[in-house]
Amino acid sequence: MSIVKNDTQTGTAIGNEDVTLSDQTTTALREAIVKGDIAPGEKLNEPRLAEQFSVSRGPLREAIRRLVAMGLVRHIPNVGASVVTLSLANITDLYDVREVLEGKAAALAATNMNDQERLELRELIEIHRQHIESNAGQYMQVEGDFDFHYKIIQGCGNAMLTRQLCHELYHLVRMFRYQTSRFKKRSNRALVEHEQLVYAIEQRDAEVAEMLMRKHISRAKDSIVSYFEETNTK
Amino acid sequence: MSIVKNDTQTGTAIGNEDVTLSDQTTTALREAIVKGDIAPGEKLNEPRLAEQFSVSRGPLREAIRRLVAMGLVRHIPNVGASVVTLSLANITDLYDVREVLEGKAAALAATNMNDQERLELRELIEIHRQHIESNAGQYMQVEGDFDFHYKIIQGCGNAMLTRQLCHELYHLVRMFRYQTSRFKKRSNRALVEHEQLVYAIEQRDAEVAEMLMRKHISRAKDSIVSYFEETNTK
DNA sequence: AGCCTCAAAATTGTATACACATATTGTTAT
DNA sequence: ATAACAATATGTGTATACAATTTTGAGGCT
Repeated sequence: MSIVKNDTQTGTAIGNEDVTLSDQTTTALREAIVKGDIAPGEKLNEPRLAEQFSVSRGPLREAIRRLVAMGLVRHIPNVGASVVTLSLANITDLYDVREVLEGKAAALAATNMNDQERLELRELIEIHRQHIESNAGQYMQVEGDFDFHYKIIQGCGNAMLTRQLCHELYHLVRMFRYQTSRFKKRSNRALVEHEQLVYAIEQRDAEVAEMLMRKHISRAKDSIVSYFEETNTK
Repeated sequence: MSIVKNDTQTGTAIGNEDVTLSDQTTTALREAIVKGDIAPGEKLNEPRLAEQFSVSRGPLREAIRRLVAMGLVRHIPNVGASVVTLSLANITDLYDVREVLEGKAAALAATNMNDQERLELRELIEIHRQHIESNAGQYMQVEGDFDFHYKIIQGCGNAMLTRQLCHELYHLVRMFRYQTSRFKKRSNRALVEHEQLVYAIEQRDAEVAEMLMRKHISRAKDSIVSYFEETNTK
C-alpha cells in the first residue's frame, strides 16, 4: 500500500498519477503480475489482456514493453511476452544487487539526510517496535520493512539510485515476497538491525551505515537460501 | 564498436540481432542520441522521426518507451519525449551507482571467473599496455577501457547485475563520453589500476577486487568533478 | 504408432486513421 | 505596448485494420 503511494510510477518525469491509458495499464498489469494474478511463466496474450483491461492493443503493448525493461516480463520476438519465473539463482542475484545499491543509499543517506528525515526514520523504528510488542499481524511488519528501506532510499539524494531501486528492483522483490508469503521470520532480528542502522545514520557515519545495510540484506539473502535448501532436501 | 558487438540489445531474451522493426528503431534511435546526432534536451517529434527512420509511429513509440526505461529519454504525458540533459549531478549520481555495481561485479568475477576468462582479462591488459607504449590513438584507449570493464561484468555470473550495467547504465556513460570526448587523460594511471585489479581477480581475492574497482571508478568520478570545476571557475 | 508435410487458425508486428490535448499564433481590449 | 483570450495548428494518445510470422492440428506417409 504505502509502496504504491510513494511509487515513482512508470518512469514519467513528474511524480503524477497515471494520466494516460498506457500508464494505467502498466500499473494494472504490473500489480496483476506482482500479486500473482497472472502466474509466473504465463504467456501474455495481447488481444485477451487488451479486452480484460478494456484498452486497445497499443497501450497494452507499451505497458508490456515497460515491464520488460523492469525485469518482470521477458519477451521473444514474434513469439510474445511472458511473466518471468523467479528461480533461486535469480533471487540471490537480485539480493546481491540490492545489497550494494541499498548499501550505497544508506551511506549517502547518512551524509545527506536532513534532521526532519532522520526524525521520521527514528519514528518508523518506534512504530515497528510497537507492532512487534503488540504482536500485530505479519503483514504490517513486511510493509513496515518496505517503508523503512524506502525512507532511506528516498533520503539518499541520488535520483538515479532511487530510480534503479524503487522503479526497477522493488517490484521484483515484491513479486518474490508475494510468492513466498508463507514464511515470515526474522522479525525482531530485523528490528535490531534497523536500529543499528538508524543510529549510524544519526551519527552521520556513512561507512558504518553502508556496512550495516549490506550485512542486513546479505543476511536476508542467506535466510532465503537456507530456507530453499531446507524445503528442497526434506 | 566492440561495445555494440557485445551488446545485450534491447532487452530481448536471446542475444539475437535486431529482428523486428521496433528493435532496429530502438538501436538506431539510441545511437543517434548517444552520439549526439539528436542533441540533449531536443524534443522527439514522433511523426518526423518516424519518417526519418522509415517506420510507422507504433515501433517508434515502443523504441522511445525503451529508451525512457534506459534513462536516455524523459517523457511527460501529453507533451512528449525529449533527450535527457546530463548535468554534473547526474554524472556523479551515475558514477556512484557504477561504483558499487561494478565493485560487486569485480568481487563476483574474482570468485566465479574460469581460467579462460582470467586469461582473456590478462590479455586485454597487455593490449592496453602496447597501445599506450606505441602511443596509439586515444580512441583505442577509451574502447579498451570499455572492453576491460565489459569483460569483468560479463564474467561476474550475475545476470541481473550484467543487465543493469550493460543494458541500462552503459549507454548513459557512452553518451557522457561522447559529450566530453575532448578531455581524455588518466591513460597510464588507468592501466596501473587495471593491472592491480586483474591481479586481485587472478588471486581470487573478492574483497580486494571490489575495493580496487570502487576506488578506480571513484577516482574517475573525482577527475570528472575537478575538470568541471576548473572549466566553470576560469 | 510415430513422424513429416502442409494448410488453417491464432497471434504478433506494423501501418493507417481518428480523437483529444497542448502549443502557438493572431486578435482584441485594457 | 502589453496582457488576456480565442482560433488554429501541431502533436500525442488511442483504436482499428492489415501483413507477416508462428503455432496448431489434421492428414498422409514411412
